[in-house]
Amino acid sequence: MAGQSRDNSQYTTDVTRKSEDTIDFEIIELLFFAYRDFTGDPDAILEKSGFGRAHHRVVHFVNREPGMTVADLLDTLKITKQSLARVLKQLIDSGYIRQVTGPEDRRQRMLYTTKEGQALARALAEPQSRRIADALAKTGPGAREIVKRFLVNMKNSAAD
Amino acid sequence: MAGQSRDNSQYTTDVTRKSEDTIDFEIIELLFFAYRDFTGDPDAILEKSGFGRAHHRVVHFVNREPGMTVADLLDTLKITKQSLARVLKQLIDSGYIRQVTGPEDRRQRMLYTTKEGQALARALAEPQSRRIADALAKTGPGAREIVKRFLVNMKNSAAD
DNA sequence: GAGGATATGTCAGCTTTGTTGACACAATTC
DNA sequence: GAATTGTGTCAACAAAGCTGACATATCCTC
Repeated sequence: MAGQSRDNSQYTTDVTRKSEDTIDFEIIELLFFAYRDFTGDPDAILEKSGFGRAHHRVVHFVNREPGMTVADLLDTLKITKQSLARVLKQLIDSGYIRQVTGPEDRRQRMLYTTKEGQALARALAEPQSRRIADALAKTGPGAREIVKRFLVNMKNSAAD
Repeated sequence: MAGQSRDNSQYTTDVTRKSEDTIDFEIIELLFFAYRDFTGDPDAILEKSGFGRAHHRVVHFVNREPGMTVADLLDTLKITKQSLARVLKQLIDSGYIRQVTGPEDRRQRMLYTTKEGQALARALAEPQSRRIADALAKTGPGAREIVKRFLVNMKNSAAD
């Protein structure tokens, strides 16, 4: 499988011909390692709280968009309401998130982080943010804008 | 909790002072969305094979480094051997991966993808590679090198 | 050659976090 | 008044991680 000694000397920079043979295993792999270690950062804090990564995501998004409804959160996380209910209930019972009946539509539950929830969200984000800042600094000036655009282009545009 | 009307007007653009107040929520979030949709790509293929993401990772890495041992794979994936055993056994029984007794150390099992395993690895990587290529193209020239360096800097350097 | 260390496999049970299906209830809308 | 919508909840199940314990074969050391 390694005998590709054709006359294509430096084809690696040619991205236009993305045939069957040119699969970007390198970036695929780097994404795996980067994300694995990135999500590993908050684990120590989560263990102390007795929470998992599912709780992390909920606290993060509610903190980022205060007043979002349960339906909003389900749409963001792309999980079922039964999955969400489990972790959300624990976070409410533990005093990290509170619910407010929707002012217009009283069926809705607007979600807010408490002071403790904000502190938790910040504590969890801190090592991740530091890792990102360090990586961007090492990568060079202008890296943030490029990386940001790349990540935006990587996610699905439509159903968000 | 929201009454922070001090005299700090425009501190948001100042990135040099990475104090408690400047957390990069934006990139954190983008990483989540990008990775979520990136890993969602192979799901359709995996479902047809009856495999999950754990199988995907195993096939990918064995395909990338033929002849790697079980210990190598455990170190790469950072999971326990009991977790690996489950999916590895299924992949061997299904004929996607085969084991060869180590030529020097006969306790070792060198892992190789079969022809079917290679085809599976390629099929799973293809949509992910396409997504990456599209995202890089949209981001602009030179993006690949910057993104690659960023990802390398994001992962833990030591224990790899 | 005996004994300890190493590489791998396996059994059993548990946890987290996702899933489907079904149903309840209040509030809104038609 | 009837249908729809937003949310909560019960029950069962699946994927994929974990710990602990133990077996076997092989290698390495004294």
